Amino acid sequence: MPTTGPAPQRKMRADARRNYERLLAAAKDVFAEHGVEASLEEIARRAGVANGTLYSHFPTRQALLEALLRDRMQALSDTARELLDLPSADEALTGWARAAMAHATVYRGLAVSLMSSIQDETSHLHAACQAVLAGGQRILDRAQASGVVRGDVTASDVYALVNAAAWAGEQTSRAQAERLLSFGLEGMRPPVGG
Amino acid sequence: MPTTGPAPQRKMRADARRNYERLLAAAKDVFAEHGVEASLEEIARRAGVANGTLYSHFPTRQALLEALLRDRMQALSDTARELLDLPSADEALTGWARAAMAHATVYRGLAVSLMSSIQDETSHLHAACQAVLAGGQRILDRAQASGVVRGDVTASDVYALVNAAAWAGEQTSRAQAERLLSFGLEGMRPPVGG
DNA sequence: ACCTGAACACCGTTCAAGT
DNA sequence: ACCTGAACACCGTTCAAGT
Repeated sequence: MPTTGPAPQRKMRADARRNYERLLAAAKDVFAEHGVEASLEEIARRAGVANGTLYSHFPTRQALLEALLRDRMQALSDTARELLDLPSADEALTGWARAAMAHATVYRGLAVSLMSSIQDETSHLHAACQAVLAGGQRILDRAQASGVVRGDVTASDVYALVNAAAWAGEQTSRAQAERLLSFGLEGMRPPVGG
Repeated sequence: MPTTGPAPQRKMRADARRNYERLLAAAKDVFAEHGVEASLEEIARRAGVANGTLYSHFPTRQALLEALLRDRMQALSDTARELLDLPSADEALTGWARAAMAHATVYRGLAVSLMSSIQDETSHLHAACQAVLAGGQRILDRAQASGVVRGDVTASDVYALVNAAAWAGEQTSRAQAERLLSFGLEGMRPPVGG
């Protein structure tokens, strides 16, 4: 059960807590600049903290990423719930897909982590990714019940599509990502005008 | 014009030629084991050659990759030509897409290189990728002329789809890659049953 | 309880010196 | 003309020693 203590823990020593926050802030900047494969040493450096301190707070790059994305991924789950209230199941699905793709685009290289973490149960990002997938599942269920998506489409398909499109966008352009997403979603519709 | 001398050059010294071949053979093995981001040092080591010798033959990882993939990418261009002879423009397109996806799956991490090299004119893989894209363009032209693909779809769309699906497959499964490819191609068809 | 920083093992890349 | 291998600058990760 790989868990980084949820957020700045209550019973943390003052200096520890300060270092924790500094590391998160530095990671945010460095990931934004160089993508999620950026140097951990640089993050520690920029946080003004020793090498090993980073590791003691975040045993793994994924753990750091998880802490950094926690709120955002929670928000994505909330978004899924809200979209279920839309009158159109179709718009709910495309809205969710766009939101999930936007999330996968926050840092360069993030799509890889999100895609591999859903498979890897030992990843510190696994639980958060599963929550996202569960949100997508509910959206998809409704879309299928409404007949706007083929019955053989799975939530994993949608998850994979969203991340693959985000990945393609990293290599080319945001527009290309959106086009790929559109083609994929379109291809998930039932055969005839139904 | 970044070009690695085409294949084992005629006027190469005997020892140079031997090292060139050994490096290629080693790279093939190491890339197959660890993906295209594998250690270049290990390739040199396995080839029984000094560090700098690798760099003198292949100034860049992409140059090494290009030499390694040259025949395969040529074959892919040939395949495009052959597929144009199929009676069905539709089958030609799906056949080409599958062949291109299979190619992008030869080594782990290859899809990234193929996708970024089409954009980056300084990449040693750029020309080969452009040739592949040109093949896809001809296949696509015919599909659009036959009305089996929407007119606003571009060869870049198909290229991106193929590589994105291959990438997704690397992270999950071959089956997932094929499903994504199918959805994407399906989504490129004209709106109604036409 | 937490932090530090050295230590280790590994990279990519360059380049003077050799043959 | 080509090869060698040391040199440099950079990593991730661990862990004894400190406070």
